[in-house]
Amino acid sequence: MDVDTRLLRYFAAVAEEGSLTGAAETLFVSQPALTKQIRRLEEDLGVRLFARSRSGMALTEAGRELALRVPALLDGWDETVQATGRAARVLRLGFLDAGAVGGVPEVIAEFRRAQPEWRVELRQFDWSDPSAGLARGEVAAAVVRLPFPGQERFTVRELFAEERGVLLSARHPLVNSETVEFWELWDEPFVAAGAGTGAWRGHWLAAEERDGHPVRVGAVTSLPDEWLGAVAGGCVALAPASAARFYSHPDVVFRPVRGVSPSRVGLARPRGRTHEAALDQLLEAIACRLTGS
Amino acid sequence: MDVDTRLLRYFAAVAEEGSLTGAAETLFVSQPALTKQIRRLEEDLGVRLFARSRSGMALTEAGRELALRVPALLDGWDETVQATGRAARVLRLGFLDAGAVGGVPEVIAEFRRAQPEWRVELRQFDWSDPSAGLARGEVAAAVVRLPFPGQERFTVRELFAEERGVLLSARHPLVNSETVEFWELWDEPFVAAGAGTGAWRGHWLAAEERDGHPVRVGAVTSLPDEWLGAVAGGCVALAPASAARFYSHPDVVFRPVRGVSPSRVGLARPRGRTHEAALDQLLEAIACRLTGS
DNA sequence: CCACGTCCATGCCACCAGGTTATAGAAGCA
DNA sequence: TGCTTCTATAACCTGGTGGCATGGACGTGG
Repeated sequence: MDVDTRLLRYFAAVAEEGSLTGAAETLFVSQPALTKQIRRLEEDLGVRLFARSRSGMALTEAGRELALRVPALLDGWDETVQATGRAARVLRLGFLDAGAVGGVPEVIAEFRRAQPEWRVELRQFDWSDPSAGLARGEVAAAVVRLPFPGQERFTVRELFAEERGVLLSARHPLVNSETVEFWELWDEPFVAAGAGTGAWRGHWLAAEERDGHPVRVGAVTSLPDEWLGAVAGGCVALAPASAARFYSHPDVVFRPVRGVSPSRVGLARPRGRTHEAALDQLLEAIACRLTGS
Repeated sequence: MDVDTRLLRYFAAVAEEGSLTGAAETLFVSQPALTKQIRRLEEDLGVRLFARSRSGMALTEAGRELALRVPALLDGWDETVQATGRAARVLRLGFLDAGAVGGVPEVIAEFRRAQPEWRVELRQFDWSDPSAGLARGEVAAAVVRLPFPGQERFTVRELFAEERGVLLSARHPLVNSETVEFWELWDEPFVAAGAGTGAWRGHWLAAEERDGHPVRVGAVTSLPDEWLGAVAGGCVALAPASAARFYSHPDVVFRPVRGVSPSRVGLARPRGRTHEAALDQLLEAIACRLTGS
């Protein structure tokens, strides 16, 4: 019997979440799509995996058996993807925002001169996956913003921290302040990441620094341009200081904010995997550069 | 990154075969379809897996790495499918032709009375897969015709052997003989299984009992009805004696043949897998019944 | 030297799997 | 009773996947 690993990830999400609706949200697909897929998986296997009820989906015994084994299968596949990349002398790195990887391209250029047989690919991921491709085994390592959900599955080396500020529409009244107090923003409509990103979304809404004041979400985006667009459209968004340098937009201005924690940038890689000397070397060089800056 | 296990099987076939054309044949897909799929796999991985040449496809280093790991992944999935079935108290058995499984349905009925919590499914496979679903992990055990390709990967218990004869069109001149000598059939157009079945196909063309006389293939089929249809249409086909009882067709007659080996029927299961007492019991009962008959 | 065979690649078309939105149905809860 | 929160169903759209026919590269044999 054949399956798509995507279907296994769907299953794992539903099993963990205990509900189609919830899992659909974290997976960024519609609930009917999940309903259909899970049903198809059951049909293909010829086995009932969930007991449906008004309150959600509970695993059957067969479902538990499957849930027990799926993570290892997915890990095995992800590991295989990485190994294949290594064999082809390809190092893939993920990142989320240009600010975090500032000097990395230069480091890569240098590395390429030292190790010409290796090819380095730097790939940007959108904010639907705060692990920048690590979670799905798409990259060997990633420059990430800490903390991110699922972080405990990886080895993370913190590189530096930078102050966070706010991006405002140029027509926003607070533009006139040199520095903004965070409480001044509490009632503003914020740009948020997708709901699937859990605590990461919360961190960028500074949910913990609001003294319990509720969050107003004005837009949900997952790409830089959408993000800036939403700000130009009147929303506000917390952003690392580097965003001011890397993302410029005629109608958007950056202001430092007092009262929010800084953003920490780290280098993450799967834990306990085969070590590749070239990757170690590249990561070391990146760490040196970014820590220094 | 996500893949369909089907795609991995495709890759494995091409890697082993060393050519798209050859692999396409054994997989029963067109060569362009394979070309496209392999290329897509390479694109998804961002890595070249094969070096193309006029003489075929040679694995690159990355390809070898992948080829090294894929079998374990596929086995892992197949094993998971089986485990899930066991957890749901389902026993799936495969078979190819009604003749080989003669009394099995009764055995199953009996088993169901003894073990009412288990569900037994008896599934027929077509001749594109002589392992009756074992090769793709679709069944926990299968009643097969020996020998079959890939047999060494399974534990096989031989149950009985039956004489082989020939199916002829009712209008065929040899119908008048009580018994046919095999050499009389050497120049007849035979019905064959797909080319992907290798030695199994050869066995049913009795390639080794022809004294080097070439085979004439008149039709390629993979299902009983097509098979009988081809015979009615003027081809001939070797068939086990039981076929005379189980497959009747107004324009087709069965005649014993002298000079071909008998067909051996066996019970096969994956080797070295977790043992399930209920499955052992069922297989034991089937073995008793079929050996006795 | 040319004709042929044998590879893989490409273009075009048909079909279905997989996604989306809208909506229905069932069941707790205020 | 009405609201909320689940899952299931329906209708529709798109893109992936496969099939056929064909092209192009290259070695081989007459």
